Amino acid sequence: MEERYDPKKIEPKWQKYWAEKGLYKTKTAESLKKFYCLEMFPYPSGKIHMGHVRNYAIGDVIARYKRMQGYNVLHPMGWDSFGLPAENAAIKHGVHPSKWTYENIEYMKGQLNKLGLSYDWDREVATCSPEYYRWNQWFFIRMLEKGLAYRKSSYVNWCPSCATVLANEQVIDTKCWRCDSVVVQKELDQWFLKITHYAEELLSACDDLKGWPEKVVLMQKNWIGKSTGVEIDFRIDGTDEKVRVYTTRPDTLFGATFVCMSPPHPLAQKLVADREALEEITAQYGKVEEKLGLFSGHYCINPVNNERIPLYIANFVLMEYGTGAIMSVPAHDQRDFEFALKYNLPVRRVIAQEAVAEAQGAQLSEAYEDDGVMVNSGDFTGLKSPEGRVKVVAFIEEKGLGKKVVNFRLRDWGISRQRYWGTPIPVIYCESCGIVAVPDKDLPVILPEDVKFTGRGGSPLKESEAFLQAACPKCGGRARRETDTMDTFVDSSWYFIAYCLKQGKGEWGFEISERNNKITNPLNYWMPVDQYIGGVEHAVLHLLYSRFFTRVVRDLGIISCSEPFTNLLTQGMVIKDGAKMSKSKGNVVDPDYLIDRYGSDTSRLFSLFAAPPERDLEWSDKGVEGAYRFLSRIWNVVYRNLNSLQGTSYPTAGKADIKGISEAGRSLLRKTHKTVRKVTNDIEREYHFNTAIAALMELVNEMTGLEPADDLDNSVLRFAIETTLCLISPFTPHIAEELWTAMGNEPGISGQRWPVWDEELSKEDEVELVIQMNGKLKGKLMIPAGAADEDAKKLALNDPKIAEAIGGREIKKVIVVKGRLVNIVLGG
RNA sequence: GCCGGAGUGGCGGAAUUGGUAGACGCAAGGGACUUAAAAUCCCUCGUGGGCAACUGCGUACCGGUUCGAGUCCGGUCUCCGGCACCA
Repeated sequence: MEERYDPKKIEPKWQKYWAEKGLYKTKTAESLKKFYCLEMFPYPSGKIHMGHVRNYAIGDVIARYKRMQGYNVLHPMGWDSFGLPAENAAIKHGVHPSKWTYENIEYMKGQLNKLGLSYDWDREVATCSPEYYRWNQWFFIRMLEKGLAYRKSSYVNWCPSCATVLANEQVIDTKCWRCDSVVVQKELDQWFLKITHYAEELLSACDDLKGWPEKVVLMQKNWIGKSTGVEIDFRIDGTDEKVRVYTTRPDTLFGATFVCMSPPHPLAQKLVADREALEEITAQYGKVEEKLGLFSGHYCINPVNNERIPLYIANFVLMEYGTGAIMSVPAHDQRDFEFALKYNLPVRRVIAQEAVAEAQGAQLSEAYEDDGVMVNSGDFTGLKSPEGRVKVVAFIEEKGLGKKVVNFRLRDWGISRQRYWGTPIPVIYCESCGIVAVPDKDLPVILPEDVKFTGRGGSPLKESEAFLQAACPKCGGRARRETDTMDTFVDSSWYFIAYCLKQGKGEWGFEISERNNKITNPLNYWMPVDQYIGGVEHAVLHLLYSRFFTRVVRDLGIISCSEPFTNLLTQGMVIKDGAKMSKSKGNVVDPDYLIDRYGSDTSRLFSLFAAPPERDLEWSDKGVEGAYRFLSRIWNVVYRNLNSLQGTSYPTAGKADIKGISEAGRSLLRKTHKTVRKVTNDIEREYHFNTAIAALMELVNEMTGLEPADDLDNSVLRFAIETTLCLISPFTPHIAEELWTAMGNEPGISGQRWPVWDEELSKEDEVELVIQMNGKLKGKLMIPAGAADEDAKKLALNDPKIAEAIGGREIKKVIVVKGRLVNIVLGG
């Protein structure tokens, strides 16, 4: 054994040993209780960053801990390897996206291995490989068959810089999530996945996500955004047309003083004579800065009071939500209020604030949006809002003017991207047959290699004649291939399912014909993921899509669970100098440098120690040195005692041996059992590794101070050290393995059983009793553990200092907290 | 604007059920070893007063409940995150 701790000498050695022994390969024994531990797979951008180190360190501790507890653990890793940066690199440097991507994967895989992460690499998938994306295409065709994938023309978010469509979720504050360009609205033919088919289920199942952070569940709920309201038809005076509006406030119907319609609304085209003005307002559609309206030249009839009110085309009314038209009640909706003010439209109050004497006719300075009592509302006057809503809806339905409906904020998922480096959408356009799906036997539709990346115009796939030309699978006639590729979020929506199927180099995949097959179906053994770990930035996007996809896969009969992730841990960001690490801020810490300088054990230990996993972690170079010092102290205590520890062993069966043990030895033995309890509980309690590590530091501090007096002390010390090594091995596996073998044990500490504590041996003989007077600390006293409350009280009252402090005052009450505290309540 | 979350030493953070506030680590100061430095080890370390024993104050702020509040309740301020014409 070397005198000094030198991670460079031991870490590569053990990484090689683990790989050769195949220690982290998943067993197929399905009689064992399983644990599926998953970290979000990275985009292979070139190098891992500290966020990855933290994410994967957390996952690795959990995987190793669960293995030591006897679980059959699936702990896979792969690559989210389609996406824009590869294509941008191709444009900029002339490297093919494939080459760039696979080289990055190669390098990053090496980095992950240098961290000592216990992955089963036989399960590795790369989403850009045809063996993976063929199943994207397969799922797409299944969804097409079921009507869950469809094509429609619509206004989409368009990033002019990336020259592609963005999903709503990828638009952050009106800007592109990737490049920060301002997103514009553009009308395009797009493929959509019908996530709204599952809107109700995705929402109601949120309440079952008990193992998710409440914050994330709430964000999902808000994103889905269910609202109940009513659709009402407004006849357009002098025509046969009617406009259908959606409102959640039927109780304000009598206050509707105009109707607004979205510019792309089909009726707008029909009704507005001034094409130029209509085009102008259409160009302003979706602009948040200003509300703009165009009088259509027509009037609507309010069905409850037959009032004739103007119909406007308004740029703030969304076509994609509700019916694309609204009734405007300026008195009770702030947006309508602003619009009315601008275009000088009447404001009529129909809801009065309850329990407040209304100043009749008083000018409103803003809309009153709360519930209240209906006024100026015909037969409904006097009803409270909630009751009024029910009654108005009943009236509307009875007269056949409309119906009660549920709306969701959630839209269908537009997946078309005008890009090369993604999954080709497996569809062919035939001149005579129309849209035809590529038959399963022709999958995968492979990306052509021979394309040029100019960065100009649309997708490079449009330039590849060999790709574009295709025979129609139905009639054999001339046809053209779809050139759009899929949003990369499709790839990551089911990769956790792929891991369950893939084993080594062989074939893997899905077949509906094999559904409900054998109990040994690996999907139903491994799914759902027991613990998922990743950044909170995916709280809506990726997690919602994955929940959707899992349900699609379920409804195909391939899998039986509905929710993919039982427990979710959203880890905080790694920050430095108060800001997220980024190249532009120049505050990045390079994991390669860190591993080279301090070793991966130290890197892992610090990321786990400096903060609990769900919180942001403030990076500290000095803190890293502290972690390194701690590992050195463990090394030193083994090195110093190596000779005297040889041949000793702690008689685990014979508890009675504590008789005759030295005071220091007994104390260390007690501390060891307490530490096992603390570390185990801290891991179980929301993975609070920081306090678990603090407890291990305390234990090491105590054993460093022990001078063994006899063989019994030596055997306790050996027990304490071996226990420490087992407890710390999930955090810092290399040093644990090295010291474990240095003490004469067979290699394979990660195969040891997780230590268990002995409650008896962890008990103190004496405990400290706190004495308070009127709730203020007045003294402390050592009393025998387990002393009765009466005795504790007596001891406290008889303490000379306390007796003196009480003086002659009256004791009103004495409160005793067993084994901890006595509070003497004094009068006067 | 709406919906969440958080405010504890010089710093990162502990305090698990209402019961000793500040575990553990970092930084700082002092000491030992050394020709010297690094490394290592030991001591001090919330703050005010006092030579000291001791004592006052202290978990963003104001108030409440309680024998007892960082923890529970009401209000205020600040910071962070999400959503934002969703009718």
